[in-house]
Amino acid sequence: MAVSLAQIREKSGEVFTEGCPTRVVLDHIMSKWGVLVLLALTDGTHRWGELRREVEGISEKMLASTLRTLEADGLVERTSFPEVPPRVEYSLTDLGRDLMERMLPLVDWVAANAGRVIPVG
Amino acid sequence: MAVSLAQIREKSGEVFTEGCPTRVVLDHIMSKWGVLVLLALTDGTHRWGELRREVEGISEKMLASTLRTLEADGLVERTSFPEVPPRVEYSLTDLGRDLMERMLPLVDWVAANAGRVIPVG
DNA sequence: CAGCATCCGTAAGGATACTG
DNA sequence: CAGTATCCTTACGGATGCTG
Repeated sequence: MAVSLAQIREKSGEVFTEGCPTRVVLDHIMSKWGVLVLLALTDGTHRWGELRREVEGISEKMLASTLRTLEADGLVERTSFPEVPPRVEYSLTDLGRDLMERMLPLVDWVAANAGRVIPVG
Repeated sequence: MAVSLAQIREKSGEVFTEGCPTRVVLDHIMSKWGVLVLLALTDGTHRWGELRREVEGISEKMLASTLRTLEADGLVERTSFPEVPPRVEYSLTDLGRDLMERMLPLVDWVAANAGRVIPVG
């Protein structure tokens, strides 16, 4: 392992401290639905309804809440068009894309190794 | 972005499907306490009491539960020594170290950018 | 279509006390 | 020291109905 915990601490300082920004953001992006929504947006812009269908199992409430959180975090951008019927599109911001560049290898690894970790029944 | 969602789907196929192994493991390792415990173990072996103190805010119940889950996932190894008073040590398995190699860049990024994402109050 | 408001059940998780 | 057992509260999150 190239990076030691001490090195992480140098930069973050407070990953292990309660209520620190790092923990808060970590909780957002690593939440059950946060990852999936971010993943869905990784290949580009999506409409509300698309996300709802794409992220299987998510309720409207959680989709709305997740999107609002990620938007407030500056990771997701919301664009609404003044049309009837209304059209709203969501996409990653630069910050969000930056984040996903780090998250994709992880998700990739999990997807590849999930079978070894949790024996497929 | 080098990797597209389509490419992820090729490999994982079912990240977006409910109850798929990938989602389960993702939920374990990306859970509030899962990440922190894994991070704490990244720099080597730790005893129960060390982890308890290191991961600030975690309750005994959650530490036990988190460790048991990660152990069952084959990511963490538990070694108990037949001494009085008892001594138990936890460390990452090879699989766990492999995982953390992918997770560290992400945590690193979050630690570095949390201030931009969540304005520090 | 894209949401918000409301109600409500479940279960994650905290605090405490106890044990090998 | 390293947990387990128990109780109890909060809040996550689902279902439904309504609105611009």
